[in-house]
Amino acid sequence: MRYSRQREVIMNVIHSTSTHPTADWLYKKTQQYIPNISLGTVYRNLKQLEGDGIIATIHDGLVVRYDCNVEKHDHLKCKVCGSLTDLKLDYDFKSTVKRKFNFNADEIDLTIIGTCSKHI
Amino acid sequence: MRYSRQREVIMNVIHSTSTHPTADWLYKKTQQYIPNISLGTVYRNLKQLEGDGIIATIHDGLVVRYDCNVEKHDHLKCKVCGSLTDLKLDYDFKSTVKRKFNFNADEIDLTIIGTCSKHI
DNA sequence: TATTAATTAGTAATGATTACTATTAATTAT
DNA sequence: ATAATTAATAGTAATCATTACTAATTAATA
Repeated sequence: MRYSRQREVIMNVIHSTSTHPTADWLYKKTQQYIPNISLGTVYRNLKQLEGDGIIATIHDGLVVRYDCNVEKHDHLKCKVCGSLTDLKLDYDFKSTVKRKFNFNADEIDLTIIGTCSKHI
Repeated sequence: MRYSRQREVIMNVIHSTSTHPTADWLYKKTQQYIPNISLGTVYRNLKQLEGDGIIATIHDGLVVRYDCNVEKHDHLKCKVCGSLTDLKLDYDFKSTVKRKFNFNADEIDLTIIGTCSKHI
């Protein structure tokens, strides 16, 4: 992968937030630095960075969000403000599903939906 | 909600499978019974049935799947064949996130991704 | 049976994402 | 440093799932 200013800016923007932004949000934000950047460029770079394990994707309903935290973790999703917060829970279901279903688990996608502290 | 043959057929088709079909799959299947049924009718009815708690939706990547099993449960998703299998795991994260984040949990969306027994 | 309002088929519109293409620019060999 | 090579880009069109719209149909009801 060779250098491009577009990719560098996209990387900087992702690392500047912990809000798990969408491609469109990242597009608008990168436009502040490269006004004529193309939306396709944003998508292409995000896909490439994901493929190289530099960023991670989160499927939030029907939109994809991007996360510079590539360590395995879970999420809290607030119904009121839509915010997605990282958290790390402790569990081990892999042995259970291997035993009960002969299923080889690779990863676990866990999101807790509810109301965050701001709205209580 | 008043009777319609379209909705009855859609309901029958959903109950005829445990594969968590997509709207498009259900559309093609219902066409076998009502050839000129409209895709919009399928979507509208699915949404209505979901709103009434008669069926449930599952966000599988970027497509929505429909499930006639409305009881709370988890899923095993096979990377090889894409199959989605119901399972019921035992956990209680609600008290943990309430304590640590003051987050009021309503539901938990948990999918285990891996390889099902068919491909081992 | 006539009235009414929900439901429909068909089509257009939307929103997120991907594909395409000619041009630009980062690297590499000269 | 300069030319050659090819990845990356901007801009646009296409795709796919889903929703919105509208005139016609049909289930419930008075």
